[in-house]
Amino acid sequence: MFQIDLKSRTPIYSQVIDGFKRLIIQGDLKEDEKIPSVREMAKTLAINPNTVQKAYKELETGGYFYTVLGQGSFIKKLERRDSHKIEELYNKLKEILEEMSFLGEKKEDIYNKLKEILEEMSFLGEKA
Amino acid sequence: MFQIDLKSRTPIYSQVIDGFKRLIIQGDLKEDEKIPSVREMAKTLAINPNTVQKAYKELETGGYFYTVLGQGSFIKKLERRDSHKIEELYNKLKEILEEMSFLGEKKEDIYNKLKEILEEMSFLGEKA
Amino acid sequence: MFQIDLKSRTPIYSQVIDGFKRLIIQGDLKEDEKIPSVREMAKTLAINPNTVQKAYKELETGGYFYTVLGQGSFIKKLERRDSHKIEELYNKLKEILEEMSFLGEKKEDIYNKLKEILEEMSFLGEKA
Amino acid sequence: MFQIDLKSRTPIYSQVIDGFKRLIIQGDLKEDEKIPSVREMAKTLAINPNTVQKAYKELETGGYFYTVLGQGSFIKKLERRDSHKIEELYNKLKEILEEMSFLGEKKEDIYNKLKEILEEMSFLGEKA
DNA sequence: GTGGTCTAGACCACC
DNA sequence: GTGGTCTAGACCACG
Repeated sequence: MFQIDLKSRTPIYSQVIDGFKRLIIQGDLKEDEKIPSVREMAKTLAINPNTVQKAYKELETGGYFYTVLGQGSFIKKLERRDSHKIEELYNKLKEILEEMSFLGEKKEDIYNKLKEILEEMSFLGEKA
Repeated sequence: MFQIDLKSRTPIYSQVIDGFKRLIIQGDLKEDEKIPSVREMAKTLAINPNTVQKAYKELETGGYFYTVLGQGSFIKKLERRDSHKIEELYNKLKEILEEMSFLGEKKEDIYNKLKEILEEMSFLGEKA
Repeated sequence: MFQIDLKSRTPIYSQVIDGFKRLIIQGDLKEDEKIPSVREMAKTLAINPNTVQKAYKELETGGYFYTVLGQGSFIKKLERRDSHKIEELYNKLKEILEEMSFLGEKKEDIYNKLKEILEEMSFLGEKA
Repeated sequence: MFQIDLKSRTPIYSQVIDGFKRLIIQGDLKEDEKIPSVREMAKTLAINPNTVQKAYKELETGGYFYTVLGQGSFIKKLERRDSHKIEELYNKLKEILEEMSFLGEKKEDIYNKLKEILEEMSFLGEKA
């Protein structure tokens, strides 16, 4: 599914969270699809079950998973146009842009790069 | 010079480092200018001298300061650009944009909002 | 009879119990009426017979069912009211109201909203 | 500060969370006040530091604490009129009311009891 | 089998 | 000293 970089400074559980978010966003994991069990995932990634558990819990409170006790976890239908979450993302975006400017990256360069990224991205539900 | 936000999750020593980088990028601190001593700076910012010391050391190894024994630290001529970190930030940016698009935010909306954010931001080192 | 919500965090066996209690309180199931067998019920609700079994057992010890060996289970005459649990709920209610008031919600607003909620709710066992 | 009931069915970490929420709501803990350290709290309550840690983390993501690395956790200023949180509380309220009705509690009884609770409560920022 | 909670003990970064 | 992360191993409730 994805790889864990034990040497990275970003915590393992964060990597797990990001990995799943990616898979969901990319469409590799779809609504109501079953997630590997905590134990199984831990074995696959060669990390401790508690670490996986922590990641799963956070994904659940974040609205990406739902859990049926004794059955497992599943992909939750992502509410489109969740304005609360989108606002959060805009804030994160702003922070990053500020950090960039701060490191000396020029406005013009950022602007062009952003344009490029946006154009490369496939947007959902667009196209006549 | 700059403010420390105790409540922020970014470490104080990082804030000190960033503060100096910003001042240097903005041109407020110029080549060979003298930096306040560790003790003085700690007093000014109301933080622990150890913390300032750590920041100064990192700024020196990062190529922003140079130190003359018995005299103090000074601003070094800035040459490099932290291209590695900037690349990381672009990656984060891309992930966020993807998540937004996934949540149903339209390309056009994102584009406009980004433009807005960029225009509001004060950019350093840009000539009028 | 009633529906099971697999996605809900309340255990399935609890949902079964609640479902029966509701039917009894509403008067849909009357004294000495026969309950579907464990196997039949499991099939109807599309859940595991073990789960139904657990629910039936708890309903029996709770005084809602009685069982005749070789014949099946039946509705017992309802007499008691679960006053302990209701008291607990009132306490939870109070805590929530306190948290609301703490967050600045006005007494009047709470009052009106509560009235609204209560009026919208369909109450059981109330004569027109 | 508060007691932990090891025999209770509600998880210890939840009890810790609820305990702190209570203290904050009651005004016993005020803005920017320091919370006992994870280790200290664990000792006081005679539970494992990890359990306390889990509770603190959740209180932080819930907006009740803020944390300064290497310094400790502190009470966060609660945003009054946090409409998102208030809406959540109304939903919880509704659920409880439904459960009550469900257990056979009469609309009228609930109504009167609620009125009583609201009148007993001291409301902030009201009067004159 | 599943997830959820708890303990004990360890190591890290930060102040 | 502080919080944050991770591991190992245990027990429970649920299906």
